[in-house]
Amino acid sequence: MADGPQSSESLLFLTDEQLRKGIEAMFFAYRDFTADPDRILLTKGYGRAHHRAIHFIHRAPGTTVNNLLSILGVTKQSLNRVLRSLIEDGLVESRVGRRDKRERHLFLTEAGETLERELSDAQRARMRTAYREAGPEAVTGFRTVLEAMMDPELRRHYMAMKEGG
Amino acid sequence: MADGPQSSESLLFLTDEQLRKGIEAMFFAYRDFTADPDRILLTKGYGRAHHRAIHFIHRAPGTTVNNLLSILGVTKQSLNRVLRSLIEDGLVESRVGRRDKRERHLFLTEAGETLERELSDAQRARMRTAYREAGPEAVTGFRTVLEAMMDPELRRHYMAMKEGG
DNA sequence: CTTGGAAAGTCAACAAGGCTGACATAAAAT
DNA sequence: ATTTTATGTCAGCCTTGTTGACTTTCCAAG
Repeated sequence: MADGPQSSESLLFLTDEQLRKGIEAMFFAYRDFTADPDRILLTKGYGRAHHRAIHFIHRAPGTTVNNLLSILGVTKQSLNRVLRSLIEDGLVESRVGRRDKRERHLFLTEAGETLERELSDAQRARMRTAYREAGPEAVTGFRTVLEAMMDPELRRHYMAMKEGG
Repeated sequence: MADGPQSSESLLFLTDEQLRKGIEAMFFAYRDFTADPDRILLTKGYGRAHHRAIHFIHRAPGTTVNNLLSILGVTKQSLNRVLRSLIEDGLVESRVGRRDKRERHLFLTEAGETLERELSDAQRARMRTAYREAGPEAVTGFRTVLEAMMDPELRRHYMAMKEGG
């Protein structure tokens, strides 16, 4: 390792103390980040798992079950339980694939889109306030660090959705 | 609302699209952020709840159960279950308070400190790599946004621990 | 000294949402 | 014709959160 005043100064942000602060900031921020949608979901009898399914179906309408599975990183049994209740309640529609009839393509119904909007409005409101408070440069840094924190292999799910859709 | 080229350009980071990217970045990054300790915990028969207890007892040795409760934001029944197994396994020591004998002061044993180090080494390694990749300015922005995202009321738990000790 | 209330622990019951394993069905691919 | 893939489903288990009820310990105010 190189040392001297210059490098030891520029690497101050890599001390264990700095890293610990980052770790705790992640814990507390994520807790509050999920709190607003959680409150809404509770009143509807849903949980965070339903929110995630709704979010990504909204983002990629017509996505298959398998695709959703690999984005969420859970088992099909886990996802199926959530998906079944959303379909029964008329928030999600499952259409048999035209080309490949084994596949089910997932869409939000009107009611599903309404709930999605309610949930994401709440989450965006918090994010917007934080972004406005922090400023554009901080936001760039925020995103940069989060992306660097992702597993390189799993990052593709994020990158695939990053450019919009 | 003010408009014109200047303000619409400087507020680009507040569009719904930008906010959505931030929301998804939080989801994916947090998932991977917790993955390393989760793997270690699995081999020891513990879960994320045990990690959180261990982390904050390490940070504030001698903390009371009530204090830990308010930091973690769970019920005493939930925490008690976790704490009991850690005490039984000899990772945590619970000492009756000297002044107030109702209070229990919590400490990590040698074995507890060893596991703590193993867990935090893994988590710091990922954080360190991300920080190094992103650079000091990005790290500042990262922390600024996370802090702005916390509930003002609950932020005190983070702030209290922020300065170390 | 008695009593009220705070701190802590415990028991029971429940729910969400992960997991594994086993099995069924339909359709595509070989 | 057989194998593989995509999906769904049943049963059961675990962790970790919840509420409610109850007890013990002990400080502090009356």
